[in-house]
Amino acid sequence: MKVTGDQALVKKINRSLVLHTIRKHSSTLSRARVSEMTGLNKATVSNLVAELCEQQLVTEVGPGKSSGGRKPLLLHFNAMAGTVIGIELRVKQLTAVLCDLGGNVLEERDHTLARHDLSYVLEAMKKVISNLMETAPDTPYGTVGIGVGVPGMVDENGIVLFAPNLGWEMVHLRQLLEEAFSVPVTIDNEANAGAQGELNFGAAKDVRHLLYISAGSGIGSGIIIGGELYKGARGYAGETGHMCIEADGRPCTCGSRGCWELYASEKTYDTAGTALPAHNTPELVRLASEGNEAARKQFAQMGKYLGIGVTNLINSFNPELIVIGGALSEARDWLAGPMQAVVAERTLPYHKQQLEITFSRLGSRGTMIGAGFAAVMHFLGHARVTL
Amino acid sequence: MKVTGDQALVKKINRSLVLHTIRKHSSTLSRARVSEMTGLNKATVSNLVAELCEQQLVTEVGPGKSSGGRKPLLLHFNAMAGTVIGIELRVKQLTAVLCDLGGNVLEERDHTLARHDLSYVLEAMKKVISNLMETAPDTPYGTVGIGVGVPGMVDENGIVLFAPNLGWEMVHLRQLLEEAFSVPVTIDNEANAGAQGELNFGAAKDVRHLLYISAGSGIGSGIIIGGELYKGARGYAGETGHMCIEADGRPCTCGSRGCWELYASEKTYDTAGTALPAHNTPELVRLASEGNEAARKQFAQMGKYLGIGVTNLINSFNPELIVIGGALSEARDWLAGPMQAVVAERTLPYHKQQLEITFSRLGSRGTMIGAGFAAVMHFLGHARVTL
DNA sequence: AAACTTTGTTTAACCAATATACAAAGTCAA
DNA sequence: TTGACTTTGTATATTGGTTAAACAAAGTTT
Repeated sequence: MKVTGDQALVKKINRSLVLHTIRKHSSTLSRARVSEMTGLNKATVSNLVAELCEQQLVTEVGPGKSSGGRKPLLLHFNAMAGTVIGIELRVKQLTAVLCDLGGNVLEERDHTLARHDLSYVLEAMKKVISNLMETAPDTPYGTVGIGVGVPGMVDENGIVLFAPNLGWEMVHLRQLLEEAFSVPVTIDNEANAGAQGELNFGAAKDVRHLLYISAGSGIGSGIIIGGELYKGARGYAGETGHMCIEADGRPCTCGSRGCWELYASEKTYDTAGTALPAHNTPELVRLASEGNEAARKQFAQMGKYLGIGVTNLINSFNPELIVIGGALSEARDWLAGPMQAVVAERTLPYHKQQLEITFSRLGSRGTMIGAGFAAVMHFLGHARVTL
Repeated sequence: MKVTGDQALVKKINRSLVLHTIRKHSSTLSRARVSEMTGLNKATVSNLVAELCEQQLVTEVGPGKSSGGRKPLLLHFNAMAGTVIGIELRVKQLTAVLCDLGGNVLEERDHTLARHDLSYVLEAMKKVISNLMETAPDTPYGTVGIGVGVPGMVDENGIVLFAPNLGWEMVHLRQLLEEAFSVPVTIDNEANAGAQGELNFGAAKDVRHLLYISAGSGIGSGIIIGGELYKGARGYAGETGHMCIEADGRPCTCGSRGCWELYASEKTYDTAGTALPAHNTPELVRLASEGNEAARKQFAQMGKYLGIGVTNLINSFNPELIVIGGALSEARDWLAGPMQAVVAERTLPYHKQQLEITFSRLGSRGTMIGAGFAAVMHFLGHARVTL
């Protein structure tokens, strides 16, 4: 969004800078350190901190260690100033958490979805949200936002443009939820939310260039550049599940053929037939750990194709770190080997030297937590400048 | 007297806003209209315009039509305040233009490259640049920048990380040219430059979501989202030529297999053998237009694979417009049909309704002009805020 | 010719950041 | 214990850019 510059904007930018600096290093920084880190004048920091204290977003937590002078007063990000709700919408399941502003999970809910038409899903969401809101502890700001991660493309207005696995098209989800709860709502692609989660609270803390692959009933990916979710690509970029990896492969519901997610997601179970002893990931993981050869073979095959797609993305984005998340991350023990082998074989040495591949640390909660975090960021504000 | 840091920022943002508003609507806007369009106060606009006039970047061009009051004084973006040089580096050729700040081509040069080792190419570039600088007309600012489009990955510091077709790795191109000419240099991926060119001066004016495919000796793509270049991990995104479209296809120099550009770029000529009557695009285009079946068949095949890759990108980015540029765009008559057929067959109806595919309007000059435009933007400055 | 419109400038006020000085609260060495 | 030194955090005056409002300039309309 283009904005004109005035003092209010300057203040927004600096407030944001100070607040997020304190948030990221809660209880370890003094005003003086914040001034050094941000480059802002000490007086400016003092003023902004005073304001943030009044707003109860920051508190003074007590003196720190002196290094030969007056003891610093350490500043604490008051995560309990408010709560947010983070929701992950999956094809057959709705999961939700109540978090504080620091991403700590306070409550968790789980709801099986029998159908996925809009009215049914919306009712289920409303029920879960109401329930979580009621259980929310008493905080200065109360529940300040709702974040939702959706398996599909989302535009900047919170409209679900297209979610093939749900059969949704042009759903004004943000508007619907905001009308119901009178609280700001952020809608994100499920993979983008997961990437945010891992970046801020999980396996990818402080990574600059991250590629997050969400492999579950489909495949999506969230791209972090320079430590931030690439916003312009909201909803569009990262829809990599329909990357074609076999020119004349199987037809896909997307209209194309040979899409990645036909070979490396849970969709493979549909075409695997009776040779496969189970058709869902948790069961297959159990079988594989018991030594079942068919299950292991299935995962090995999926790992190979996962690696092929990951290689494409490495060659395109050259990230520092790749995190594999989503339901399939539970099969890491059987996927990792074959995947890494393919990646090692197919990428240039140039890429390999600085690349690491890991699995999600937040596990199945990553998307919810990331979605909630988007709501936190919306509440706290996040102004910044590009020159 | 002293300019405090952050008020300077506000000014930078607003100056940029005013300047680019005038640039994009040169000779049609008055101060009052600019004030309306930007949301800035009339006084602010007046001050900034006065400053821009002093800097000779803007001039008053005369009165416009009155609508019942004082006549507006129309403002003109002074494209002749300076010149830039835009260069496209291809595998066997170096092309360059001298442009004014409005992207108008003043001079054009062409240089065949016998080899492509760095020292040889650098000498050639220096010769061409010197020559163009000498012919540059006398302008207030002179030649204010050099922009280069390179067939490879470029990082934010103007370092060519990797250009397989040139055999370059970690070339500090920006530094080398800045040292030689003492003028700011911008280095861009060739496809990104082309996308910028078409977006600002060509077939994609004012398009918000654009996908530019540069098909020549390889394939690259430039992605514009929300009217801005999606740089991905700083120059990496868009390296789509190595998107795998055949999981077990031919091995590629990139380390992977079945890469898109093995099937849809001029690289196909290498493996086509003697059945193909020629092994370069201009010759094949000539033959095809004379009715040569082998040439037409070759293009049809390439068109099909081009369509497969384009479909992947459509499903990922959902652009409004796709522009095919690069050397292969000269074969549009034989590529377009087969490509469109594949796209029509493989994309969802949802995408098709708002999608258009065209070929480059700037033709072979797109990349140069786009590269030059990057230098213009660097000179003019482009500060903005995201909230 | 008087009333109205639109354009562009002038003026005074505002406000956030800054440099600087200063107060507060500590350490350290003799 | 004292005095010199450090570091933290606050108070004050200054600065520069935006803004609202009044005003001047230059039209059109009736």
